[in-house]
Amino acid sequence: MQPEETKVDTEERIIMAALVVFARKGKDGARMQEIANEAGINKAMLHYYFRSKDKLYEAVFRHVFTRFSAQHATAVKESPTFAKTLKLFINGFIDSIKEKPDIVRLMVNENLSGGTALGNMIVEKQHEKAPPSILKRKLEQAIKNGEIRPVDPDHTLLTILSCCLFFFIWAPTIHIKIPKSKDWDAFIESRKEHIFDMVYNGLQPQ
Amino acid sequence: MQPEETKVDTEERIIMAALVVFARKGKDGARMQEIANEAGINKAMLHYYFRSKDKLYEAVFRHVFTRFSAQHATAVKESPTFAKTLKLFINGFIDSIKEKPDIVRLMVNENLSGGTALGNMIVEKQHEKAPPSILKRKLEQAIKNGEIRPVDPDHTLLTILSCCLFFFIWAPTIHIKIPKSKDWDAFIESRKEHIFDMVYNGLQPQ
DNA sequence: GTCTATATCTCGATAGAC
DNA sequence: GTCTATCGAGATATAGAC
Repeated sequence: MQPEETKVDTEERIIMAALVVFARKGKDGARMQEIANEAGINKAMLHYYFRSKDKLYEAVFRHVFTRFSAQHATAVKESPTFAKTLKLFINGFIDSIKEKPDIVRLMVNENLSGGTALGNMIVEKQHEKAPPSILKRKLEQAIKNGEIRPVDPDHTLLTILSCCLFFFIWAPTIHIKIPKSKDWDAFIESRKEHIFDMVYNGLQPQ
Repeated sequence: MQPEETKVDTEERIIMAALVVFARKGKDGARMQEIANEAGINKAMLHYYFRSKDKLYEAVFRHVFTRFSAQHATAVKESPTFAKTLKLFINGFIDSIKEKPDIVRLMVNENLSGGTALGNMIVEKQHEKAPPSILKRKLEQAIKNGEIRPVDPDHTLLTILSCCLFFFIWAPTIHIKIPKSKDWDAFIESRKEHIFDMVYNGLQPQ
């Protein structure tokens, strides 16, 4: 095997393993040994590839933002009607979270610890082409068209994001309180429909 | 000063300080030294009052559940119409979170690390008289009355909780993305209104 | 690039003076 | 009850053989 490929593969494996652990325990709570185990490699390798724990954490963040914000973007396509756009956004957004829920958990940890260092990255990377920005523009447009009633776009977008993200964050409690969520895939599908139903209906003129 | 009063006061001070740090860093990420600093006391005192870090964490959880779930409960009163009940729930719920947002953050950390030990407490303490349970019953009632359209009560309750809780969890990011949220109190008030508006309208027959 | 062994440091916890 | 000093486990990080 070529050294180049090996390096890329190992780096990727480490970052993915680190994402899992950082997401569960936070930056300070995470243990390098645990990350090494998760990656199926030696603890010393972590320091060989990423000098320190801090650098590794930063690398994970950078990777998450560049790689997955692009993947996100493809999930949301422009559509003729607002209803269609909304449905595509909700489905695409939830699907991409479902695939890598640890990304949300990482972001939550960062928000909880008030991470200002990487807060800057949020500003940099969540640009005009990001799905939330697209949806916000579509919202403003639909209000002008009279397609939906006049609402605050910021609050509305925040409401939609809340509905799509919160149940991933709160999952263990939900499993206890809502028995039918034990079938997680089915629950997610029903959740998609509920969110669209509630939001779209909530945006209709009275 | 009497030893008894001192003891109670110090215990309370420690628990409140521990809540802040545990909420920000999680159980594993929190440092006893940081908690001691926050409480304005010595590190050794923590072990004098609560044998170990584990016991302290457990004490914080127990305290939060007993003290604040009661306070929560008073916020939600029974009301004649569903609209009134919904508005009281949203306002009361958000107000009680606003007063101690660290409680939500603590719960989030527990959910992220998949805390099963204290997950049991959630089941124990969030009983029939808890505000969410009350609202769920009201929802089912209002559907039967034809006051609102038929929706899944579990999903609807989850949607409402998402809207009321998520913006506290995501606050640092929101401060960046939504400039007007810099005036946090005003933002919270506008959020209350938006949530009621969206949810209530979303529940109306088409 | 990968491993073992080890240095260095930090944290939770305790001992003991006051 | 409150403090200082310190122990011992466990963490990050490095050295050096292969």
